Formats: sequence, structure tokens, C-alpha cells
Amino acid sequence: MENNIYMDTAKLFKVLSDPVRLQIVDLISCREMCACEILEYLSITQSTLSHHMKVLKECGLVNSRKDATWMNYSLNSDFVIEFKTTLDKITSDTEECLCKKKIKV
Amino acid sequence: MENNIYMDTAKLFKVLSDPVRLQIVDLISCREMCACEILEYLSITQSTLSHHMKVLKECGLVNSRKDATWMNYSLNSDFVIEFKTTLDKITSDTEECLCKKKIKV
DNA sequence: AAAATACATTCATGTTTGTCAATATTTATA
DNA sequence: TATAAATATTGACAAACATGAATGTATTTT
Repeated sequence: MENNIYMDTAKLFKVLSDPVRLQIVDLISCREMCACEILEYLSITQSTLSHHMKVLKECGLVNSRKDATWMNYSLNSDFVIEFKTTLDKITSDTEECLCKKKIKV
Repeated sequence: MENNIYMDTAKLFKVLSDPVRLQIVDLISCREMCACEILEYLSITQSTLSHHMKVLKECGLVNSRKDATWMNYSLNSDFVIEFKTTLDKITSDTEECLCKKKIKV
């Protein structure tokens, strides 16, 4: 409720908790790709890919750019950096802690 | 199937895709804590916490050490580092890519 | 031995989600 | 305009999961 930093971060982890979406992120991390090219690397239907791209876009991880009939997707690098920073804060004791635990160390 | 690196990583993301488990990781990232102390910070039942700790332990993220009636939990730092390395590989174009995408750049 | 404390397990339930088939929409081409 | 190609949306369903109540187990204390 009050600590929605955990809820927000959990949603991002949920987006990445699918092997197909991880492979998609891996694919477009080097360069922009249209959906039909991404589809060539995967063994899923076109509608399933479209669903995954929607999920990846809606959370902010992926950018999209329309070019005629093609929809080009690329990784939002700034978003990835921010996500990794949050992960560092949650897992490290050198960063500023999100909870009040340091008081009792 | 053949690329179970994505499946393995997805399972870890799934473990972290829960706000309660994220808060638990945040809590024990500074120091070891017993279950009853962790429970004080959360608004869940004891059985639910036990379930979460089992999930965190089984994937390797959390270590446990029994002391009399207390079960002490701590974060497996090496595991966290390895996990972050995998995340870097998937999201970065400077690391060695997991897929064959670089060929076609 | 009995009571209390700390934690784990089992069971049941409502919710979320990944998937595909079918259909719709948009744009380019013939 | 008609057809084809690329992508999105809808609907349905099975599997996975988070949760709490009830119960079980282990250890300490009285």
C-alpha cells in the first residue's frame, strides 16, 4: 500500500519473468527490430508476440516506432538503467536502503 | 527448450516479481534476520511468510541457518551478483549476446 | 510433563497469466 | 478497388500462484 516502490518494481520483474520476453529483450538489445523479424527467432504465434510486445511497451521497457506496415521495437536503455539501480538498492547494503532496517544494525 | 538460459533467468525474475518478497530481500540485505523479526515488518500471516521464504531459498537467493527454534535468513550475495551479470548480458549490446543477433547488425 | 514459542506443511480458493484461434485494422501493392 | 502483408485485438482456457486457516513439528521454558 504505502510502499509502492516494491509493487512497482515487482511489476517490472513480472514483465521479465517470462522466457519469451527475455529472449525478445535480448534480441532487440543490439538494434531495432520489427515484429516480423523478432517472430522469426521465436516459436510462438503472431498474436502471442503482439501480446508480449504490448506488455513490454506498457511497462516502459520497450520503445516502438511505426514505419508503414512495420512496427519497429527497441530497448529503452534509460529505463533499463533505472531498473538496475532500483535492483541495486534492494539487494545491496551499501546503497541507501528502502526500508528502515539500517537503524537496527 | 534448448535455450534454457531464458527459462532459468525467467524463474528468478518470477521469484522477485512479488512485492512482499522484494521487501524481504530488502530487509535481509543488510543483515541476517530470523523469520519472526521479518514478520514484524510485514502485514501477512506466518504461513504466508514461510511460503515466501521457501521460494526465496529454493531458487538460491537466500541462505538459511537454524539456531534453536529460530531460523535465520540472509541474502546470498554471490547469487545476486551472478543474477545481475545475466541481466546485463540480456539487456546490453556490449556484453556477449545470448542470441545470434549480432551477426545481422 | 506441560505449555509456549518459532517455524513448516497441507488444503482450499480466487486471481493472474501465457497461449492460440479467429477476427479486425492498417498500409502497401497490383 | 481488390489483394496481400504486418500487426493488433478479442475470447477462451488451462496452468501457475499468492494467500490464509488449520494443523503439524521442533525446541525451549516452566
